[in-house]
Amino acid sequence: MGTTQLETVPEPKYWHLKTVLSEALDSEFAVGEILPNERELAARFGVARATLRQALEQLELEGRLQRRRGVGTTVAPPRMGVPVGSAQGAWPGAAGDAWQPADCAPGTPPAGVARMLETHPDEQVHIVRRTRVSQGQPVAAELLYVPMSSVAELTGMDAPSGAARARVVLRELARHGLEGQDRAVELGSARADDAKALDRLPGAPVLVVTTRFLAEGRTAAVSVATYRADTCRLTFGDSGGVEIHHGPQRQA
Amino acid sequence: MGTTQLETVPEPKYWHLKTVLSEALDSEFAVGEILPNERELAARFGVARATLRQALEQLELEGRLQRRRGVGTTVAPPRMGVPVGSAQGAWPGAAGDAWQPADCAPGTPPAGVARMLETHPDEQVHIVRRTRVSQGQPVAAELLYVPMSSVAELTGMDAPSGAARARVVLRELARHGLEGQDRAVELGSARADDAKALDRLPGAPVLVVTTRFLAEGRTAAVSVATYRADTCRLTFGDSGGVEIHHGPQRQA
DNA sequence: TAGTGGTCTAGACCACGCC
DNA sequence: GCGTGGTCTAGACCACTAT
Repeated sequence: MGTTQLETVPEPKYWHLKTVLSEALDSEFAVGEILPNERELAARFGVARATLRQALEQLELEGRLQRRRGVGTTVAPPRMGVPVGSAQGAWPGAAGDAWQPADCAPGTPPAGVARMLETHPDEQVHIVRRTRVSQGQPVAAELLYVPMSSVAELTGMDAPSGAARARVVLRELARHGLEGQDRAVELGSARADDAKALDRLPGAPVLVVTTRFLAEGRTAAVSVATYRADTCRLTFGDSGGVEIHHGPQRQA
Repeated sequence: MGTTQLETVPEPKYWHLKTVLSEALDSEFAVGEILPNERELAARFGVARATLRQALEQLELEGRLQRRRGVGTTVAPPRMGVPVGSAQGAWPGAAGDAWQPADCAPGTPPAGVARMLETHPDEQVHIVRRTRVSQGQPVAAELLYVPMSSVAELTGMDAPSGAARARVVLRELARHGLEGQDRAVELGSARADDAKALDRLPGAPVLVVTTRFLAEGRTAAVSVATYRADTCRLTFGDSGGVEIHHGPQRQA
């Protein structure tokens, strides 16, 4: 009868490791502090490096750690709140928005975007690239798809290049009355170009915010913004800009 | 010279694999179809199983695949749009909301939630557990934290248990006037209990939606809802419930 | 150049769902 | 039981950063 209930559910090693590391981060490390390297940590816990990495990956996914090749693993600060829904009823590029136009060129949007814009799949649209910086760090990269018909006043002649052209497109777009906008948030992984803009490796987890701008009864533009999922908490303030700022709500 | 620019940026194998698989999914497989098992796929592509798995993991993260232990890997349907912001100004549990109360018990909230509620860190609150089902599939699990002071009319006497108790708490909560709500969305990983409710393994990626309900000038309740990140696209309709429904907006 | 995290291999065993 | 995906190992080499 000596058998008291033992380990009916053997917890995976990496899961237990994650818990132990998480508690150590809370009690023994300061934000920005650098952890021992992976080989030493693995040896210290008596596991293979791959197993340790599985735990570190999850902690990075949860925004607790930041890993940089050639540098090391550091303790991440709490995620920053990034306002996404605050500028209700404002066009992209309106005064005081958080985005910085980077470029603009014609191109064909992905199939899903073309469907929302109700353009032909291979019809060219303006593609405006913008980036968003918060607290000195790039947090998001955006592609804004504007059908030629939404900025019909733009002829091919008065077209500068780069950021200047982007600003012109945004200015023309804002001449319409904005009737509303729909948003969707989903998980994705960074494409190569996004990853570069966000200072991450390709495939890094991102929150993809798709916004549809409605004007004159149709979709006047579509924005696809990819936010760094490790450092950002997207905030949607429906109650007049009251601030939420706090630590993590969830523990392992 | 003969040296045309070759491979200045050697792409990782798993990244290339992901691209190849992604294209194959688009052209050669139907939704729900089952893929060859991992050992065979790895052999077919001439890589180690771990490398193949790295590609599959990313595709699952992007909602393209669904893997189930003991069963196999299947092609996932497009993510379903899950309305999150539609019921503006409605209390949880209001008529027609998508949630099903499961349980209710007193307990102490995590530190971050206590801070939002402005309760003492070890002060007990009502914790209502609810789940959300969409298209026959569980998509979210929620913990709703309601301070005792928000439902002061509830004495310890008239307290049933389980779902009935949950409904009573929600009903009492709704007696206040709702003044507004703040929301935040961030990436997390499923705790063991959430994973069970969502029919996933612990650590699965989830979208954590934190909602703060404001009434009488203070935070009357806080909801922490974890949505399956692989199957859900959270939609925030600001323009009167116009539907977005479409395929993926992003390609690899 | 030294040290870091990122990629990759070729195995092994385990937990789970189904038959 | 059998086949599946999930976990784990002990190595190797590569890409990047800082010195």
